[in-house]
Amino acid sequence: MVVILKVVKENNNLILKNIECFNIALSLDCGQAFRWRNIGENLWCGVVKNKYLKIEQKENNIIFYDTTENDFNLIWKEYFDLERDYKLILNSYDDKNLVLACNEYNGIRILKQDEWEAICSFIISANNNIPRIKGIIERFCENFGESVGDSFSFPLPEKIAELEVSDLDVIRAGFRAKYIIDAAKKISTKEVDIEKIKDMNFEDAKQELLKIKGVGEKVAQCALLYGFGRLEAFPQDVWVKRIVSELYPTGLPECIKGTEGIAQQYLFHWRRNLDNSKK
DNA sequence: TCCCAGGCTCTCT
DNA sequence: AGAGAGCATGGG
Repeated sequence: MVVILKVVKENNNLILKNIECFNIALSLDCGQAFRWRNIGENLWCGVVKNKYLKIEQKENNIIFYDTTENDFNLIWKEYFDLERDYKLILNSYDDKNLVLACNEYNGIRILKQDEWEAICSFIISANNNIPRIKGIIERFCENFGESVGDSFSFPLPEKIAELEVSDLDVIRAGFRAKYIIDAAKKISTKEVDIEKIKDMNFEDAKQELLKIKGVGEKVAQCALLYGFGRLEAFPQDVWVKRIVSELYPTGLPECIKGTEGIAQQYLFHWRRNLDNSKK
């Protein structure tokens, strides 16, 4: 079930026409990725690997500025999970809470982030809040990444592995700094091999990630979902735990089997904003 | 001042 | 194997 994409060229830009179930603001700012910047109404910019992207949504059309067809096909199609039929998936959810969450926040997609960036980002997320996670990651990129456009790339593990823990003081990550270094070392030496993890079954892949200090059950699930595209991952943070205990004490609904991660993202966003709106 | 944040490690039963 | 303290930092 692959969605057929309609893409047209206009000057140096590519326009994705009539895409369903894709809201870039929700997708880029729902707590799964931490360094997309909102620079105008429905206009965002960010860096993935070494590619800078400015992207804008106008209703069901998405403008990829200064983007070649090659980059679109090789990078952005996968990153934004464009060929997956989200409409079909969301329509298959017959659980009433999930239907509410999916209607209210329709258009969230699971981004396929760089594996190392996802691991590192969610190590930083531990016992932390989203604004502060963004700040730490921003300082991490500014101080140790490469300049790309008017932004910075995510620092490579090989470079971070050379650092002392105290070198990371500047990013103010607190007790997580030593975990970032440990992750960089194990990944750059392939003691934890990202390429091999891609081919492992879910449980083995998770066990590999758990070898990294600062990676527990929740962080491993996040890395697998957002970095490795494993949609069966179901990370449970404090919010999702609340949802599970309040709404699904006897087990998750059968309809999300195989796409637990997508359901989780809608429920997370829904439940979180429910509490925020009370304040 | 205390509490909490997309948790994990370490220690003690 | 399960529970609980401690952890860096910053905002409310």
